[in-house]
Amino acid sequence: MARRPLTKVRKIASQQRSRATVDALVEATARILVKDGFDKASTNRIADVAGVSVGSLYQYFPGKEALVAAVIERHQHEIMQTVRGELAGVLDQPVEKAVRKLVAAAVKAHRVDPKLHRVLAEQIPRVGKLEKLERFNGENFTLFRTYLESRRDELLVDDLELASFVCVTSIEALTHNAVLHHSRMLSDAAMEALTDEVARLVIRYLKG
Amino acid sequence: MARRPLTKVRKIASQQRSRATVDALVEATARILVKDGFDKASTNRIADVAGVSVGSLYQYFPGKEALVAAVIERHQHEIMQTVRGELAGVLDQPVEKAVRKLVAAAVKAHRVDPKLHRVLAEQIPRVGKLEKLERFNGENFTLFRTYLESRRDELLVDDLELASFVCVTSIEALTHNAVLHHSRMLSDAAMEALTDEVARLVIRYLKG
Amino acid sequence: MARRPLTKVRKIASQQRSRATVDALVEATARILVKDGFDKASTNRIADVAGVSVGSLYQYFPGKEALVAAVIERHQHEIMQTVRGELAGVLDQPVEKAVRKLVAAAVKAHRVDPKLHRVLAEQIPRVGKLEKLERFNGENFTLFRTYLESRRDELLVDDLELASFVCVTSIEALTHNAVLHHSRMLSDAAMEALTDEVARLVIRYLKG
Amino acid sequence: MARRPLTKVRKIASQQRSRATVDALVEATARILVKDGFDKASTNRIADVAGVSVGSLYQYFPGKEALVAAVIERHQHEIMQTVRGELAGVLDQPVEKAVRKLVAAAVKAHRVDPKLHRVLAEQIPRVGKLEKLERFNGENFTLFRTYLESRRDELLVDDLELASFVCVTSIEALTHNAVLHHSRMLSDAAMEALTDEVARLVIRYLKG
DNA sequence: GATGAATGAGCGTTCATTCAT
DNA sequence: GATGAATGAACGCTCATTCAT
Repeated sequence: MARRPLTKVRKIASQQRSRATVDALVEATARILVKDGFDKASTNRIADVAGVSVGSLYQYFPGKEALVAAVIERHQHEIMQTVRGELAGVLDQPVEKAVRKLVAAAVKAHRVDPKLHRVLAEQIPRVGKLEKLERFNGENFTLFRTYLESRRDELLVDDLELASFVCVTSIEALTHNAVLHHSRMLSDAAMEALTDEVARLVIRYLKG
Repeated sequence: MARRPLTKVRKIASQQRSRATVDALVEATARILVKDGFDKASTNRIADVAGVSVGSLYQYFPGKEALVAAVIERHQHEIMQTVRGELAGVLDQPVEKAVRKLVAAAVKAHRVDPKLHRVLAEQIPRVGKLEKLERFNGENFTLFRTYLESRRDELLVDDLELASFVCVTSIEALTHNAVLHHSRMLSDAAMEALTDEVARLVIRYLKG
Repeated sequence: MARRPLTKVRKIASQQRSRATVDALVEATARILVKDGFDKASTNRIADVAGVSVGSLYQYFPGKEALVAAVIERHQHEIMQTVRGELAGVLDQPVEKAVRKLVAAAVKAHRVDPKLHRVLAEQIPRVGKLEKLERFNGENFTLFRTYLESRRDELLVDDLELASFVCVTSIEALTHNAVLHHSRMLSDAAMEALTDEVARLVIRYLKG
Repeated sequence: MARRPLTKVRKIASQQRSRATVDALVEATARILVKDGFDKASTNRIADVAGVSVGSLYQYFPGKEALVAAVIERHQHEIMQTVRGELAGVLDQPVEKAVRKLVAAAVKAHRVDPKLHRVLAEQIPRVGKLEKLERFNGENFTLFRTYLESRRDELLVDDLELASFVCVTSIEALTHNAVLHHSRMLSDAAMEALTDEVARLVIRYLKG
């Protein structure tokens, strides 16, 4: 009986140690990406910034790509955390409200960690296999498409596939550009105005 | 007196040679960017593909960045060449027609060299301060803004700055995504449909 | 008094455990050497295959070299086990018989674990001072030398040192090459033929 | 007319520079192999010892293997240089003379650069595809086989394939061992004695 | 004793850039 | 001007070894 807890504690201790190392590495990667960009994020530097040896880095990640992937995953997780509630009842709501909520959610998503979001969006495509961000947009697309389907009678548009593409792409681009490139707009009032305007764009398009 | 013309001829000859070398280098850079991406575009390889020595490359360009910048410039020049006429009378035309023309021009612009455009858009931000592409959009923005100003009475929107941002960003994003990511849409009929739809989005937004 | 036997049992138990660990490590080393070669035999991998932690590996062996040395020792032990009887009465027998027996023993020795033998012979010299294999040949040399001494009158050769070198080296090289490189010869009949031929080589050399 | 020689000189100059670099690298590789063995022959170290940058190493050799291959080639070239004449008339000569010449040639071959030969023989097999050394032995085998064929009537052996294997393997092993492991034998007189003894071994085997 | 996370020197290799020719 | 051999810092990654738990 004496050894059980001991064993358990050891295991937890090492798990904590591992976890801390992994977290430090992902955090360091994110920081370097934001501060210096993808090309400066060398494995040695990441390890260095994480206060860990390169060896440890490779104990937990098969390579640089995996670290970036982890950063992306973490970022998306955080976005989800923030946005989830926002999108809950959306499917049951009238177009005006639903669209406004979607736009507001998009804005919120882009404000989670704007600098990181920008780097991920701009510099990561080259990694090739890392289509996590696109998959994310794919989800948005599907959600929106489903919603339009359910309201088809109220809508002015007839090709719902095309309409979804138009709306999702516009919302994404507008929030992305506003938040990431024109950060002077970042005042809450300005954000409100933007949200209104984007919602207006989409609603007029859908309902005339 | 005997040497002047000779010199001149030589000079011209050498100027032509220089020009040819520069062109070959820019062309080689573009080709490699399209075929293999930014990371594989090493200076040695560019010189090789251009049929020129690395030394010569550095005679004409201070570094890799400058070559990419030249490619961007050339690409924009080609786009301008293609689009210029399209936008000529636009300022004098009614909203419906003007917007349609602008959208059509945007589509045309993205069809000039889509693969190159994609690479430039996705992989180049890393080069740091190369905001040539943004400057390009800036011009579009200004043009559009000016147009809205001239038609302000007909419009439903009141913040023209904001409205310009909304319209230009949407048009750019939609054509970019359609042409570069969903190339299955590339049939002329589909392109027509897209143009119509984007124009509809903008016009409804502007005029209700 | 109550604890003595207990302690003893524990000690034995742990000795057994130690023995098992050591064996597992040596076995794992041998397996990896055979399957993947010296370069792939990293200490971490050996420990892994042995189902033991790296830490434990270093508890029992001062380093990688020591493990390989242990494998060599074990291999030689197994060869001895197999060959010992073969060489028992050899000293009392006439040249023809004795030589034939020696050659047969050499063949047998090389057939104990040919793949391991080959790896040890080819890849181990790099380890530096591991002359265990040579020491092994040294024993053969001494044995053979002693035998020739006892038969000196019957022999055609006069420098027995030289003759021993010639015979032992030839026997070793021929059996080694035959077994390890030309494994198509491995049929029992072929092996018999080889043994005959090598014996003939040596006997003619010694007795004309 | 003025530029031709200039051009030529330039080209020669650069060819000489290249040649010198390549030679320095091969030489450095050989030296390190001899002094410290295969494992210590890292590309950086080779370049260092050659007085050349790593970059230059990779300009001329695709990797470490290629350097070792070049060393092997050079070594074999030197052996050929030394041995060629020795084997010229051999096919037309009587067994005694021919065998003696072959053995003498083998000894000579092993004395070209014994330490290097040893390293190449012992540490290189792991590279896998580098069967240059074996191919070399293959040539010896073929030559010997052909010779035996032409003298078949005089010989006591009937399986010429097997006999060739026995002879070539023995000669190679004996000269190799004598020269590389027992270098105390290296006096010319001792070498003479060894040559005689090995020739005797082979001749008695072939002719009784 | 046993564990396995952590270490870091060192590996093979690339590539933007320079400079003697 | 043109050449291309040469450079070397920096990269991604491995692995024998140590040591806190």
